[in-house]
Amino acid sequence: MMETLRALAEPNRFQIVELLRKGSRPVGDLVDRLGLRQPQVSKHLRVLSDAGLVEVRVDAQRRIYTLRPAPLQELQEWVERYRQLWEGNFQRLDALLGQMKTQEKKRGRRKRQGDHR
Amino acid sequence: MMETLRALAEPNRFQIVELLRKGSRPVGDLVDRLGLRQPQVSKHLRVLSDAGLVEVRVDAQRRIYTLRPAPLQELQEWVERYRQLWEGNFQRLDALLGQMKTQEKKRGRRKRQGDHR
DNA sequence: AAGACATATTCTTCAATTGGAATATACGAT
DNA sequence: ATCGTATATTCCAATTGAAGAATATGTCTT
Repeated sequence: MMETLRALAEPNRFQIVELLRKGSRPVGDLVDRLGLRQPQVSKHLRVLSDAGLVEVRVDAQRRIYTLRPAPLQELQEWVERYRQLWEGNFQRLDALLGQMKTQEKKRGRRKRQGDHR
Repeated sequence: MMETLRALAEPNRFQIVELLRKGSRPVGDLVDRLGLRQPQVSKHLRVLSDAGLVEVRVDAQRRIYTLRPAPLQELQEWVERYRQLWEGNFQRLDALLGQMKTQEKKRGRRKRQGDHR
């Protein structure tokens, strides 16, 4: 999940993913459409590949890149858990009350964290 | 969208968002739960705030941070467009065919991109 | 008014990331 | 075998991002 987000958080990689949404493409095609140089595209594809977002199929000298569903589905499921936020009924008070209660322990915890470095 | 992704792509910020999902929290509470130092938490909150992911409510010396639905909803809608990927029927050939056709123009484009820097 | 408390900001490293240039690798065509 | 094409990799420079430490700001309590 974190790796998926980090991969997508770069504009050019995001664009690559967007392009691949419509279908697989060889590197050269992406180079043309992105206006980037070939090595950088390859590097971005490497990152996407490491994150499991794309997979390669070899076709002679061409490498055809394809989106892999899994990470995006995972992202989908993650953000789905936030649905309650915009689906109206959402109370935000519980945490505040909990916070009041934990006030006393704070000093102690903070100390422990001090030796932490 | 890009800003949302960049904000979420940092583990601590991601954690902050996760914590806020259950309800609003003051900074000190986040500090305790994350095991980070207060300034870093404030800085992360700043980034999240700039990305529109959280909003602040002032309560005396406390600042209560709350998740804002909008960016997450946007993310939800974005990833939703990729649903076709894991919903089976997905053809990946069209792009390849398109690619064949554009082959001829490639040299020209590549040249133009050369002066690009 | 003074001190404690909660939070934000600034400044300084330090590590990670990105683009650029050059080069390497591998395949296809001649 | 040689050359052209497609892609990956390496090395370097510049940038960016995050943590740490110190400090500033504002509010509450007494």
